Amino acid sequence: MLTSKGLYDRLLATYGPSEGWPGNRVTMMATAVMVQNTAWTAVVRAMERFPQELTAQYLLALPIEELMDYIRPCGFMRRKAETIQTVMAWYGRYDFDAAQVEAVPQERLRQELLALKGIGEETADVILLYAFHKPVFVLDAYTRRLLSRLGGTAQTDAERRVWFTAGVPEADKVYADYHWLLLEHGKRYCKKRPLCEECPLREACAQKIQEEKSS
DNA sequence: AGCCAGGGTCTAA
DNA sequence: TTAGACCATGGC
Repeated sequence: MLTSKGLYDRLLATYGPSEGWPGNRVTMMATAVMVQNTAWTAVVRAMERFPQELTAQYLLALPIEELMDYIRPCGFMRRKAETIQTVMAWYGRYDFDAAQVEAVPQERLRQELLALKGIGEETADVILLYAFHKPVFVLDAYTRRLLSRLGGTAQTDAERRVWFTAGVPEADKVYADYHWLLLEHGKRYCKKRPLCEECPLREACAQKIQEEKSS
C-alpha cells in the first residue's frame, strides 16, 4: 500500500503547492465555522454579502440577526452566527493578539476551542493549523474516505492520524499543504466514482475499486 | 427531485 | 458511548 509520504508527494506533484486557507486570521476562523457540513461555494457567496472586511470587533458588534442574514447561504445560520461570535469572544481573551494565542501550548488551545459551543474536533484542528500555525493534522470526511479507498485499515481517528503523519515532517506548513491537497483531490475525484478511471491515484485504489465493482 | 456539502449538539437507550 | 434526529441553504 502507498505510504503517507508517497501519497503526499504524488498529490503535490499533481496539484502543486496549496494557496492556504484564504483570508486573514479572523476571516479564516469565521469561514471555518461557515463551511461546517457545507460546500465551499456557499461560503464564498456568504463572504460576498458582508459590507466590509471581517475583523473580530466588527463581528462581535454585529446584531445576531444581521450576521445570520450575511451567512444565510451557508445554512445552519442560527447556530453558525452564534458560534462565530463565540470564537471571536474567545480570541478576545487574548486581546485579539495572535502572538499571545500562539504562545499557548497546542493541547490547551485545543481544549479551549473544543469547549466552545459549535466547535468540534475538525473545526478546532483547522483553526489551530491555519490560523495559529500549530502542527495539527486535520481529519475530515475527505481524508477518511481517501484513506479507506487506499486500503487503509485504521478504525479510529487516532489511528488515521498516525498513518497520515508517519514519515511526514511535523510542520504546520506541511500539514496545511497536505490537508489542502487532500481536499483538492477529494473534491475532484473521490466524490464521483465514475471519475476513478482518470484519477491520478487509480492504481493505489485499484483493489478497493475492484471490491466495489464485484459487490 | 432528491441527495448531500470540508460538522456539531442533543437525546435516548 | 453510540446511533439517530436535527439544524438551513444551495448546487447539481
